Amino acid sequence: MYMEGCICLYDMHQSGFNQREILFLGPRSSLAMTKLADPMTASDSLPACFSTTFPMNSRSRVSSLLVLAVATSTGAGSDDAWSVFQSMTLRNLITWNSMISGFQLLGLTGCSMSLFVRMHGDGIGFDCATLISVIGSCCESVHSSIGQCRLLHSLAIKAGFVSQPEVATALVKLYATLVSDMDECYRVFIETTDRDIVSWTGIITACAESQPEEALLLFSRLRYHGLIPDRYTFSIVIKACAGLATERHGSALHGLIIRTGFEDDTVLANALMHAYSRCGNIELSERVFNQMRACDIVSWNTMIKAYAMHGQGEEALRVFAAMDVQPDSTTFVSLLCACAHAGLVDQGHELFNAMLERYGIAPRCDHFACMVDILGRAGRLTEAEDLIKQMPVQGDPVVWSALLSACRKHGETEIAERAAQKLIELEPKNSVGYVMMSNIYCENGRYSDAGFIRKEMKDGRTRKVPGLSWIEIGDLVHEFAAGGRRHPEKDAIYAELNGLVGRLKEMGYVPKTSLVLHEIEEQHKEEQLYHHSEKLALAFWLMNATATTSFGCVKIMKNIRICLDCHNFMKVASACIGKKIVVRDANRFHHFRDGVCSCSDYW
DNA sequence: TTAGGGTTAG
Repeated sequence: MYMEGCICLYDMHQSGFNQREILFLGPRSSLAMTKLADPMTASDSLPACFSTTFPMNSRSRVSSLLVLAVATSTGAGSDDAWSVFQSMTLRNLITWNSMISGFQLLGLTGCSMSLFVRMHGDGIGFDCATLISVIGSCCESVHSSIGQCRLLHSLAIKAGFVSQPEVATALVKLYATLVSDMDECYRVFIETTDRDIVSWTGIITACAESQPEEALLLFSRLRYHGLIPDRYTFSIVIKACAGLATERHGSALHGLIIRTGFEDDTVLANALMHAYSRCGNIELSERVFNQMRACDIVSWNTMIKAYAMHGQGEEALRVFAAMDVQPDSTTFVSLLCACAHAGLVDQGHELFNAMLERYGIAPRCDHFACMVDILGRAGRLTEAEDLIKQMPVQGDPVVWSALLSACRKHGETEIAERAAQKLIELEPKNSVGYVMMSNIYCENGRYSDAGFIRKEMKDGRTRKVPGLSWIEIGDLVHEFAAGGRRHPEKDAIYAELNGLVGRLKEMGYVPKTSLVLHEIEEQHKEEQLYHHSEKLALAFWLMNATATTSFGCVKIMKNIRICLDCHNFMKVASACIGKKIVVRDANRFHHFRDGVCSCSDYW
């Protein structure tokens, strides 16, 4: 039984109270309570357990404890809680705070916030603890607005709490999650007095995903200030490393973790496995996984997902078979994803059915999206569309884009049009639907339809995400855009690329000009293809080949899916230069070696 | 007695 946030009724006869009083258990005290199996039947054993694990003074000694409402998050518990709270004779700041944080723990963030409004209206006042809980609730609620965020911030300023590290850290998290406003996060962070390791971890967390380089910079600064990173700090910094185009930082951090004595920490090992696999080094993920003393569900899921991303479907299934814990919903997302990338249609089907029948896990939107992906990639587009129609809930953008992407792969336009329309309806500001549909038209020679879609996109002020590639040379990561001319060595790069294209053509590379999406001369079409960002990155690597042998292979990171022509190009190039080329695109890794790709051209 | 930071998931 999940105990956090339980409402407990105390009989305080022996401790100075005449009536039963209620106290909402917060995270610090409830942490000690998780040992209990079932609060409804454990009332006898509870006080003993309680007194040994919960620091109590004589006033708050528990003589009996009844669970009024358990953490079901159904809302029934909150009504009970509120009525009991109203009948309490002793209500002070701490009991109000306990209620507010208790509601937050139950996930009843609306109750938590309205209680605060009531408290404020009743003239009770508030302290740091109140504010921290309410900020937490505001952060977790899906209904929160920027206005509420600003209101809480101004309350913190007015009350003089804003520079308190606990309040400031909560505000940083609020600005980061609710409005992604990093400037405001920094402002709050800088004005914090006595910044400790938690404050620093908070600001690093705020920027870890969107600005991983910044996160690493902050990490070095906190160390410069003499603060000692703990496991929380390490975990978020490793997460930031997973967002970088190089494994160097992850490795360095791994070394530091070992030296600091966190080598056996499961959470950190999980984060490292993920970072290594995201940076293209599945072997290091495997090594971390194999050396782990204690695996948890996240470890298994992460390893399965790592194999999925690298197209090693059979390995993913092998890990699943070896699991010694019950799989969860995420396990199946990873597994189905592995089946999709490896073309394991039957196994995917079996797993999808087994989810509910054998493991009692109802498929969610993301599972359906994987299944649509599995069927779609295999060319079973009608089946994929039918599956979306059968979904118990409306298909989300992920489901429809999986179908659309499959249509593109198989050159199908009718189903594609329906999928694109749905996608645009659901996310009008997302360019994916427009771009993919326009590309499908182009590939079929329907340039006027493509032009129409592009115009629609422009009119709707939806901007395409530019395709970029990154490659690490020495200490620097170089960024390339298709046809880009910003690199200081651009002329040499294009010359190198022309030379390479010539050699590859001799080896059998044929440019796939049907992929160029405009009605232009054939010669220009070829040039457009040659100037895709990953080809520029490869040419640049070749120019610096002597200085870049450290990792033994060429590693290129991309933010969008690799095109068919670049895929062919990389295959022939890997044979031509006699090196393994690893390309990470938006979805997965491709390992090119001796003219073939690890995906067996199924992606 | 109440209160701030962390890992996997297209």
